[in-house]
Amino acid sequence: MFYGSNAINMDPKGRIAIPARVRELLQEGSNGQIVLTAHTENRCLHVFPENYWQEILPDIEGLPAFNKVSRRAKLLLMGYASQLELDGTGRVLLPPTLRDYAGLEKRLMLVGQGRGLELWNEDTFADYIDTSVDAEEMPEAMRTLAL
Amino acid sequence: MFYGSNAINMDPKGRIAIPARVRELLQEGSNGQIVLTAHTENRCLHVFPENYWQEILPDIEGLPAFNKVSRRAKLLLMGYASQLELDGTGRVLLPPTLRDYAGLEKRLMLVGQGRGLELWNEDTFADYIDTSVDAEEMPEAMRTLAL
DNA sequence: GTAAAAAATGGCTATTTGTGGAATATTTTC
DNA sequence: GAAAATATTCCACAAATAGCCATTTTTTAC
Repeated sequence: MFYGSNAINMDPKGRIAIPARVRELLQEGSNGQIVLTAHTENRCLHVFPENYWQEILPDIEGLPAFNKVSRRAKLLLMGYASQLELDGTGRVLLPPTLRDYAGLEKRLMLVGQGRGLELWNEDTFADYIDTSVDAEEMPEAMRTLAL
Repeated sequence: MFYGSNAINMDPKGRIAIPARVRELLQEGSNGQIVLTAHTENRCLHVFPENYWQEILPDIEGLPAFNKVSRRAKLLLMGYASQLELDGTGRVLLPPTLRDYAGLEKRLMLVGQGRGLELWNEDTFADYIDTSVDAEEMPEAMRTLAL
């Protein structure tokens, strides 16, 4: 399980070094094979171990094609999905289209989210957590969550 | 299976170079024979390997002729379908009618969608994914989806 | 505090990929 | 039927990419 966050830098070629602790988890779970794709709700990226991606892929492929909301989600999730492998030094090259989608620049945040992680541009992340959201839209599962 | 996206350029003659990775998949699946046609939901194009097109063709032909929605879909899907072949350097010439339908200009996005791909004008694609959609219309399959 | 190991960063080189142009073939018009 | 315009195929060059190696910085253990 992935928890916690790391500030990481993207080099001029678009490569990022995965922090050693995260790298170990990725190696044991899926031999260093990871899948990055667009996040549908924010301009950031999902980072999944390959085997977890295979688990959720059928659900994504099964989304209705003629509903506007789910068509957009499917287009993003499948359309941006890129299977990548850590190189010899534990880095991954981020495909240009994913960099553009998430507006990634030099300074990034890698945030653990249980089965996967999220990769954010640092400024985008800071802005997002500052934004207050409307309490009306809170789903029941969250309304009853006690921390 | 086709996943991931590529930004590609159309040259002044209306040709596009298929990215090497996609090209390989098309070669092995259908000897570089592809079918392009209009997409019914957005102003973009479907790109299918020829053998997959043959699979779905009976379903398209079988669409009811006296229902407005399906008649329109059949007209577009069959009416715009063009069988094309990759040239020696992995390029295809896009027929003018298809270029017009999808509003293709110089900068395009080729987006993997599992069995096939979608070809978009870059700006059209950017506008589409930016469009906020009404949460009311979200299908149940998506409402319960946890990534 | 020092040394050793691990990790992050930057750079180099070989190979592949994309782009433009040239030559050939085909079609259309006069 | 001939010439011109259009379309298609092929080839070569330039640019981008990917993999690997070296150096510097940080961390950890003794």
